[in-house]
Amino acid sequence: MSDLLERLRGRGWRLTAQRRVVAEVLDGDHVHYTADEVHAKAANLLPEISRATVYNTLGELVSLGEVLEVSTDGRAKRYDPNAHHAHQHLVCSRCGTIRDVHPSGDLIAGLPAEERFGFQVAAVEVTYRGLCPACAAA
Amino acid sequence: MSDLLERLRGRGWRLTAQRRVVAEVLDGDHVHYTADEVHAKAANLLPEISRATVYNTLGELVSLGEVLEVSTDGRAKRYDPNAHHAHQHLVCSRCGTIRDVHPSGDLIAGLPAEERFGFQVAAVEVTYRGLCPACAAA
DNA sequence: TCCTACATTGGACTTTGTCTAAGTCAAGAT
DNA sequence: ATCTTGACTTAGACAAAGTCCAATGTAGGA
Repeated sequence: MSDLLERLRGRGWRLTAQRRVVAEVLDGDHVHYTADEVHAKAANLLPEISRATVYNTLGELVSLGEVLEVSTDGRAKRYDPNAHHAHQHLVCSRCGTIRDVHPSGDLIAGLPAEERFGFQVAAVEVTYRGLCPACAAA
Repeated sequence: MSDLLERLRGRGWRLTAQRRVVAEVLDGDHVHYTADEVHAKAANLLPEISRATVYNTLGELVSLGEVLEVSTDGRAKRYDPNAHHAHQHLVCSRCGTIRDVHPSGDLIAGLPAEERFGFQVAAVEVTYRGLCPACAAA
């Protein structure tokens, strides 16, 4: 993701300190943060950054396809910077840890035409749930 | 679901007008309503019912396993009375409408052993996304 | 350097959901 | 049939997550 900022500038993005910091936070780790967590980490690097800007920037990254929005629990959405290869999520039912996984096969094809009710099916999200090794041992 | 109230009474539930009305709303249709929609429909039948009671009752139904809580969009949770048959969801990306669908094949088997990272995978949730016919036409 | 369209800010506002204290009532006990 | 009691309901305050807006600031081209 180190060339993310270059790609975005190529698409006409104005490169501001705030956007750079948000991109840096997303790039830094493989955990999926909530918007508030992104804001907190960004504020460590750039104290005056506002919540609105973080939300705006995340929204733009999502609509540009650079970042995925994941909502597994009906609470805060989480932002997943690993948008460039398709993957799904494996979530521990006890501790909530999320791992990226790669199922085999064409997942959309699993839905027969007569089960599509006229929808134009464009995407599929799969969440596997179970106990992670640490929680299973405890 | 017509014997739902009987089952619940067997489990020590006090049978109140409010709970009857909430169960009736859920039973009435195959759409998955948000808590607010359930409240609105319940209020048609019992005008004084409060939001807190609707939330309480839905929460109890969920923890008793009679109803499933579905959060597909990070906005309002929806409540799915069809808890007794395995099924997945087809969600309209624009309006949020949810339909129950039944994909073919064993969905858990789609995750290879080497992608399980030691988890005991117990369940899988699949959300297909696309435009519903109404939104596609608009 | 100057301009200006685009970006940022802070705070008010909305939506969704939770909590609490006080009042009400279903259903078993008498 | 009435009483009693603890579970249930209520209204409204509160909280968390997110959106919107008018005023202000600034990146990058001319």
